[in-house]
Amino acid sequence: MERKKPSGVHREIVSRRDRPAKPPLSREGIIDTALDLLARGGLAGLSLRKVATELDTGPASLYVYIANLNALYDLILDRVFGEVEIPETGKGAWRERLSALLTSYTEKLISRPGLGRLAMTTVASGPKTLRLMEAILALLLEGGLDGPRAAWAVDALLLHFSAIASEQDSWREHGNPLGTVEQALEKVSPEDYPNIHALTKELLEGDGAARHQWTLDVLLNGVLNTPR
Amino acid sequence: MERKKPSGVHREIVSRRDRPAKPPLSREGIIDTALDLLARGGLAGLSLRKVATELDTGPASLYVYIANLNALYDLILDRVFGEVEIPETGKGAWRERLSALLTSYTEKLISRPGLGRLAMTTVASGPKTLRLMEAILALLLEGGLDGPRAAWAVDALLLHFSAIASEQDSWREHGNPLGTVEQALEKVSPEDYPNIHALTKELLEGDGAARHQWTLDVLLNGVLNTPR
DNA sequence: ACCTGAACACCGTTCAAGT
DNA sequence: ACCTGAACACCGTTCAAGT
Repeated sequence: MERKKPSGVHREIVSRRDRPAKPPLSREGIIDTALDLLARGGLAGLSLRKVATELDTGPASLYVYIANLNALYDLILDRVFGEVEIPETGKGAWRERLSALLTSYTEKLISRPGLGRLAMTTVASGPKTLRLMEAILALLLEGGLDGPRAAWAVDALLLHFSAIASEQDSWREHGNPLGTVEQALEKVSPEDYPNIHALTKELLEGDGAARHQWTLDVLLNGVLNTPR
Repeated sequence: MERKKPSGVHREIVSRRDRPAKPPLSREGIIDTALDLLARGGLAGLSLRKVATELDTGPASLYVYIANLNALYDLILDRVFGEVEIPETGKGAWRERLSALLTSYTEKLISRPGLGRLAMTTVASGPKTLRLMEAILALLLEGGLDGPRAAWAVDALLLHFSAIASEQDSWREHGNPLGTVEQALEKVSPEDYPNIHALTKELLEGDGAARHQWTLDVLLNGVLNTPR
């Protein structure tokens, strides 16, 4: 069998007898490799078999460390959620800190292709997910929301920015920076769709920082102005 | 019901008194079958090969009518979007009509398992998608928004309710009405996650009509109160 | 123009057997 | 306890050949 060069950070080559040693597999190493595959080829580039090949083993070996593909998805997400920067309590206005947190959340999900869709697809409940929810809840309560409203709001906020990351993800993998949607909108008949026709440019406006900030404000203003 | 085609045996002259005559393949028929498979088995129950089997043919035959699996997803979505009820113009307040439209949109996406995730995953741009966007744009303009704001708002609204459908979809297929998330939240340590611990009940509250209405109000209030 | 079987290059997961 | 090859039951897509 041909030997692939191991790429995981957690793999230290220890010479043993006459052939290169194979470091033991580990859950963290599997997650590393999975994230690496994701960065290189998106969701389409990630499979258990590819992770196994990358780690120079067979697909069955991974099942010692992860229950199944979905469990790997969970672990990947929790790892990424752990990278989200949570502003220190008491430094600056709660609203700015919450905005910063959600901006970091969105950035992390966009940092590697596939993550956005994972975030929408898999129901995460790892420790880093809880850390995120706890921090957002605290900020909303600090902002004056009552508990029940804050509980619904944290869901709405995480869901919306996950959805944004997922949408950008789909565009990216579908090769759609200026693709089918653009064509469809531009070819639209002014009689049947007068409003779309008049607002084509605005509809196609890229997701820049201004739009992200607007979305943030829409959700926060909405949550602040809407009692249960 | 047992209409498996014996593969390898000649089949054309066999009379089939036990079932209706096989309709010729067509794009619409393929969509019908795909929606049927979706209704029965969710996204996991839908594949081109299963559609082909259901239509009593081989997988290659479908490629005369659809370019690939993603194209089928597009067609499925556009079919479903066509079912969304768009309130008549001028009947009642614009906000009520917009709420009704978005509620219908959400209901249709939840009507069959898999649709919610499809809506988040595939970039739709068919005629029924345009019809939806046009109607929402018109309602937002009627509500007094300027064009650029309405353009961003229609995206945010469709995205958010697609995300809600997708989330419920994931719960359903993951068999998670009261599953891992619940357990994770209930087992949370009061010291590390005081807010989650205090609000466990509120966080787990089902997505009833009250919550849907609240979400609707959050987004509409937010959009109305947030200029670009 | 439409349909087809067969093949290609993949999947996730399980299992019996090894260390 | 960990690892493995092989097998099982699937995928989407392509192709040469049929009608």
